[in-house]
Amino acid sequence: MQHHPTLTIGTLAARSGCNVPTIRYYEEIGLLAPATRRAGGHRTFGERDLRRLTLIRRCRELGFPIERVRALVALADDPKRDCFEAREMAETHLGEVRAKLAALRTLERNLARFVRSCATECAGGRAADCTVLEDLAAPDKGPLPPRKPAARLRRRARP
Amino acid sequence: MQHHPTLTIGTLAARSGCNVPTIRYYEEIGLLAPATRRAGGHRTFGERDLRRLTLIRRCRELGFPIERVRALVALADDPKRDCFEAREMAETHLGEVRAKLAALRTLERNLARFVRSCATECAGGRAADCTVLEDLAAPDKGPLPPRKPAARLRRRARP
DNA sequence: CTTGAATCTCAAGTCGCTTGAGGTTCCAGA
DNA sequence: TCTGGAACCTCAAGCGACTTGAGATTCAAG
Repeated sequence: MQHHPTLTIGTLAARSGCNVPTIRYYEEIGLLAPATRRAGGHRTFGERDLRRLTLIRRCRELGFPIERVRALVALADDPKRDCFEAREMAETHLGEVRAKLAALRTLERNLARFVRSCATECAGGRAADCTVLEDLAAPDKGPLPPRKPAARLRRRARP
Repeated sequence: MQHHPTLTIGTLAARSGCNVPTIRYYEEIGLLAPATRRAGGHRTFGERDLRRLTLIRRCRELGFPIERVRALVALADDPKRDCFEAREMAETHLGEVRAKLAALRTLERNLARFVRSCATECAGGRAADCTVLEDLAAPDKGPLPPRKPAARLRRRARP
């Protein structure tokens, strides 16, 4: 079923679009099965490996974290499981990407505002007097924790 | 000039919005000056530290990498330098953010397409037959290297 | 004085690779 | 058949920006 393994790691890298050390790394973490070896120890690969690695690379380009790629690859390999699972994973991931996108858009707005302020409000003055930098340095005056600071609301988990 | 240092690291964390270990980390990498210590070895901080740390946190939230934050903080501290430098750094950074944003938007489109295809083209079939996954696994058939593969065009530097 | 929360230090783990050193194998051309 | 250099091998460390954990110490309230 599988062509016998004739590709060197370099050829596989060129055709899959991965780097050579990346392929070795994928093997190491078990995302690729251990390659067959030639007498001297060099790895050899077949078309099946090429397809699998290409799938991995594309998923990575879509931003799936390795563990999700692992699940996706396992899914594609298992004839008993169905395609809905892939869609679900992709949907989850899409949600995360959209969240990141929203955060980045907000970031862009704030940064653009920062640049504009720098240009209009204190253009060229001494940095120490820069009102923009000063504002950035001003502590939050939100609802401070009471005298004995509540120890556990210290965190601000970044998404 | 500086209030004497009365804040514990925990209080500073709560007020600056950083985690306690993060503060110690910032001290370690020299982003914050070494804190004064009490007899037992505990760190103490003053209002100046709070302002500085708040500035750092805000810059981090704006996505500036640490080294840029370091430059920004140094700038805000040095009365001899001017605000233009801050603006330039922010502009550079803004460009990078916009590039990321563009990449992420493309990603979102592709991912959404993936989800749609999964829903319409092979909804519920066996994952092994999923045309979407199959397409993802199909090797590029771009201009393959000639018979004797040109060894050095192996790389595809990801930006 | 006791208790328990907060702090201390140091080390290692995270993620997804990349880079480097130092050595071995392969194969095309002479 | 030999040889030179590209490609390959392994192992270890490095990157960014922290986080997490273990185990010891200190602080402040009761």
